[in-house]
Amino acid sequence: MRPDSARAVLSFLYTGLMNAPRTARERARAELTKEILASARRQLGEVGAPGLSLRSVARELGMASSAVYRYFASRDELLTALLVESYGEIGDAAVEADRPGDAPEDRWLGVWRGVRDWSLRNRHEYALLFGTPVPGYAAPHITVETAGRMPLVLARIVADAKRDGRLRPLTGPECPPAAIDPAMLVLLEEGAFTVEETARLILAWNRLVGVIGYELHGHLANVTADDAAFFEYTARAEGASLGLAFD
Amino acid sequence: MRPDSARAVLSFLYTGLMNAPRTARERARAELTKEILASARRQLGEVGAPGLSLRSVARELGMASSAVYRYFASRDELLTALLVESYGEIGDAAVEADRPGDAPEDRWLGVWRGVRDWSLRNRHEYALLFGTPVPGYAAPHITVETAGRMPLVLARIVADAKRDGRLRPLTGPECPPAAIDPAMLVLLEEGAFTVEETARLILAWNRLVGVIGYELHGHLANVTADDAAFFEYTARAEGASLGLAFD
DNA sequence: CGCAACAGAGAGCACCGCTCACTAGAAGGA
DNA sequence: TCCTTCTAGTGAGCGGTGCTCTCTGTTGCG
Repeated sequence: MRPDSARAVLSFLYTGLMNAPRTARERARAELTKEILASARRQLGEVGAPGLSLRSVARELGMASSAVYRYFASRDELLTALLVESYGEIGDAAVEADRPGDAPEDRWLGVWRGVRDWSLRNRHEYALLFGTPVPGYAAPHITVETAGRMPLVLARIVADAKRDGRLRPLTGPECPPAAIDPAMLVLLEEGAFTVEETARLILAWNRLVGVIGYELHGHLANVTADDAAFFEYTARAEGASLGLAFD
Repeated sequence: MRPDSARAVLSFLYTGLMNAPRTARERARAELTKEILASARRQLGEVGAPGLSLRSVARELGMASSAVYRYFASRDELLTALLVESYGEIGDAAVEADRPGDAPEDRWLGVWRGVRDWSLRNRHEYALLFGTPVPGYAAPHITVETAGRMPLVLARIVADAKRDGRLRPLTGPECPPAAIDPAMLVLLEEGAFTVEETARLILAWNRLVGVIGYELHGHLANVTADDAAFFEYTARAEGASLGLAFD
């Protein structure tokens, strides 16, 4: 067998979960993992995912590039870690923008604005999340919970509105139930939603991501004149299609 | 000054427009430009934009990698050429899927399906068009006409329906006129649309691109169970919001 | 015919991801 | 406490990339 073949496959995942590193080695490892991630995150913000290089991260930390591979088995894995981190942040942004006591319409607008603000401030991270999936690895089941936090905030608002009887009846064509994954109905607020409401929620989430992407990628140049105003309108229109009182 | 500094900046743009290359050199140049593009396109379809390399294109054509720079000044410029080509193709797909004699609702669904089919068959090209904009160059004003062909097909359908009085009055919140670029109102069917209709058209175009992107990038995994059915539903819902008779 | 423009070749630079052999030192059991 | 094992670090190296430069043969044209 090959000697010295210690790799670091997905080690960052449980490294992050370690609550109390006992030995000095473990503490050093946890610290360096964080430093690598921080440096990579900085560079991601500056040059974007395609420009991020493991070697330059290593240079910035004053270590040999090969040493980084003790912590992240590949560039893709490092990107995956940044992906998870960014999903967490955009979820946080959504949660923090929500004001659970307010009227559902105000909450809705607030969360949309919060997510847009985060995206404008972190466009390369946004591209990593919702642009072309570049990391060949992806670790789907690991990210799925984190990735779902942002849309769940939207769902919560609608669920609260529905509970309080503040949701108007939906109009428009009906979604065939077979189109939606049954697990989705359970996942979303434990069955508080009909198929139709679920479909509209999916579309609203898709719209939020999509319209921000259009703005960031320049597809709205020569199309809209005031991106913020158009975004606001989009938020209202999408909310209205879910039965919120926007018109 | 530097000797032998002949570059090929954007030469492919008018090379493509030359109708009758006179000299043998010009014919050879036009032919090789096409061959390079064809090889690059093939590789784009296989490995995607990040994996496409100028050197491997040169290898496939049996020439030195430096020779390719006589035709495309950089990798980005080659990607830009593929971008323009792909915009043309997705526009063609939309035009060909349209059946101008049919009812607007059928035309609408047909074009949506046509664009989705093209995207599923050309996912790397789709990613180049609507994913993270990787080519640092872009040449915006050159692509804007080509890029607009696909959404214009959607606009045409709605314009025809409006002319024939088959468009229901719109519901939902109103778009502030200042949000839309005035040039857009003129561009779209020469002023046939109100601000509100224009805004809805922009959103429909955004939806078409966005929902396909969600499907291609895996964001609908564990969310929808039948992507085709969900897409169909999305097309109807978006059409209905424009006043087409889908419900 | 002769000059200038041009298309190709090939070496080379700086960078990349990643692997390997090796070493200094920490961890932990006898 | 000693000794073994495991680990984190180094640096060289491989094959790849985009791109530049110099040089050469060929083509086009006055």
